[in-house]
Amino acid sequence: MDKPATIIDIAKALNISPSTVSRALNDHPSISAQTKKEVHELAEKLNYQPNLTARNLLKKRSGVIGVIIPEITSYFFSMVITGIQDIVSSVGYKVIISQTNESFEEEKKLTHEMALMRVEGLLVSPSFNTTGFEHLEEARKSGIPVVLFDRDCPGFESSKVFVDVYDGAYQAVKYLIDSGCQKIAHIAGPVSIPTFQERFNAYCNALSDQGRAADPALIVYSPGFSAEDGVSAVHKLLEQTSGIDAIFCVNDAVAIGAMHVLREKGYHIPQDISIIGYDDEPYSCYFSPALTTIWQPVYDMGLLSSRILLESINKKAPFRHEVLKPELVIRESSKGA
Amino acid sequence: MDKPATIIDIAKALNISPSTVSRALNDHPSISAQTKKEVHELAEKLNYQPNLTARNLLKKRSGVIGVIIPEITSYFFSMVITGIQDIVSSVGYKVIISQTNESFEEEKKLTHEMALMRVEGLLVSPSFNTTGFEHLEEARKSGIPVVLFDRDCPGFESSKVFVDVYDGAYQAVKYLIDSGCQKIAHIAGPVSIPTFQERFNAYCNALSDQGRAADPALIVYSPGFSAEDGVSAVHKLLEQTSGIDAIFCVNDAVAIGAMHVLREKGYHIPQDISIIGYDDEPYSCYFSPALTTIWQPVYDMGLLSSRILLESINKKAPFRHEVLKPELVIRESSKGA
DNA sequence: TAATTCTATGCAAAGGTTTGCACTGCTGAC
DNA sequence: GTCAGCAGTGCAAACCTTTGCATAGAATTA
Repeated sequence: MDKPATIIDIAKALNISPSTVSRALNDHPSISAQTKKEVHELAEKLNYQPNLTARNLLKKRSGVIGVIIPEITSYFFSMVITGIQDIVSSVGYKVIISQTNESFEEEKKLTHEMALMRVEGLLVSPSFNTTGFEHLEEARKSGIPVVLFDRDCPGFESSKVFVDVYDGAYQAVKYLIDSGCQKIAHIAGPVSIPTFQERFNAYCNALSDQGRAADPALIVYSPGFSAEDGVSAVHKLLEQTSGIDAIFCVNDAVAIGAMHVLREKGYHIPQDISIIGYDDEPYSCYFSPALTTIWQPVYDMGLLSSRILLESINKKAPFRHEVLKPELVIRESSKGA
Repeated sequence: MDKPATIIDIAKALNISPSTVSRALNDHPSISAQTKKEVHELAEKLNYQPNLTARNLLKKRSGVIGVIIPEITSYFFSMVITGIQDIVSSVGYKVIISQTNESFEEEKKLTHEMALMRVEGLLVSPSFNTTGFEHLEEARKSGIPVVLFDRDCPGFESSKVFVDVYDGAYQAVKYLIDSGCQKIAHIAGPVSIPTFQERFNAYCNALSDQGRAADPALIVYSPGFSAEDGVSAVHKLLEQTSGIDAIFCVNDAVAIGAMHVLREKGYHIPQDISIIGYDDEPYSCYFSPALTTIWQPVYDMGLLSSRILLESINKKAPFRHEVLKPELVIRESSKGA
């Protein structure tokens, strides 16, 4: 419409100076009650809205924090974002979210853009293909504190918030052992990706801690981690070994694909085979049988990492490394202990 | 670290004026090649990054567009966002996303904040509890174009992008009729919410178009639309009527809850009862039986609405009303035609 | 040679707000 | 009656960039 009203318009109209108007609006103590009243009334009348750009220029702040994640279209990351926003918006910050789609190049570009727009802090969950950390270092050199969450970027020194992936996987496999399963298989994700490597390690260690060596015939290395991958992985598994009575799947999607195939082949779950997933996706409890899985404190991760970020924005603090504990959620797809 | 380098620092170092530096960096034709070279080299060396805030203040733009949605933690909205970002970031805009959690108050507050930070455009999907549109009107009065998507805000004049909800629901029920189902039930969502009302209307009309009146005994009005609500709704339905051979559920979540109960009660799907959902959630094809449902062009909705928004940012254009077509996805939970 | 054009650059304003310092006029204390 | 102190306000700089206009000198043209 018309040009928005400025502090100068108000000043002219009341025949006072812009600084007085500014102070009146900010409730500065050395402005008389009378003047304040007049200013506020006129501001109201003119529908005055402060120009945040001007204020930010002066204050050298942007009021924005940046979030860089691999993808937004997953329960996991969208829930983290919710946690982040709940904290961050309560102290007046805005959030800018960008997706890398697991591309390192994209991640570098986005980090640079965020630095350019002078976000006051950066929450990053690096892509699976991220191999360096110069981009994060660059952001920090510009004075932007960085907090990593869910995924690490080895070598980069900063505050970090992770879930104890190993612990979750270990719990799952331990539970299968305790419930009497003898031939416990594992559909592993791409082990080049640290989180899947950890789940794999936990599987091996949980077994060997009970005096059982991990049997290569019981392991399938899946190139991906979608439900489709679960379908092909379980086919392969059934070909290479018989008598399996449990499968620890690298995540819920794979578990769901696996269950689909097993049911078609006439297996009963959990009577013939116990299945455990990882992630506790929203619908996992509605499959039949309802999926036993590992729940992760996703929302809490958003809360905690943004709290830590806000701390480091406000004052120089030593880096914090926080590890949240996942929980085994026992449902129907696994035999009782 | 150190104060970031400015155009003035470069000017002083080279003993030229800031305006020359600015022009050199922006490749203005009236600057000599020699000067440009020197400026660029020094800018590189000092790691000069333009101050976007200053530029925005001068140009009266923010480079940001705002998105207001009810929640981010759903496949639906996170996919729309992906579409929006793909378009909008390709022309250099940043996106700020806020969630209303279906609160009208929150929506008003967020809209106001967005206007305050002078977003250049607003993509809004109003909350279920939104009863007015003064907040949107206010944004537009500040010169911010608004595009509504997925959900309407009756009375508010603007460009709008919707999915033809009625058409999707009609297709679903028509398919059930054509496949020979006789007693087709409907688990309706809260009909105070327009989209659920439409699905309900389509159900009634699809039946009456075939000379069958909608039978109140075949309808359950669920107070919510989660899987849990599906569970209780189907219990109620089975109590109030027998011989049902099909259920059109208001969405996938409800359908999944319903299927869960029906299986437990020993019904065979689709032999005894056909089930159709709405939304085509990511896991719907992995249930057993795989859920027949209505797919909506969610990503396309993000693309289209942001394209329209960009148009209206660039030039005053008449409002556009676009309606995207959903598709029936036939899987295993419904009898063949 | 004088007038014109062109090239390359600088000046200064503009964008809106905040804030340290200075100033005016008044009250109260000695 | 003088001075300190204070309440209330204004000035101007600062934040950094862009851009219309002016200008200087050089090159071209008549």
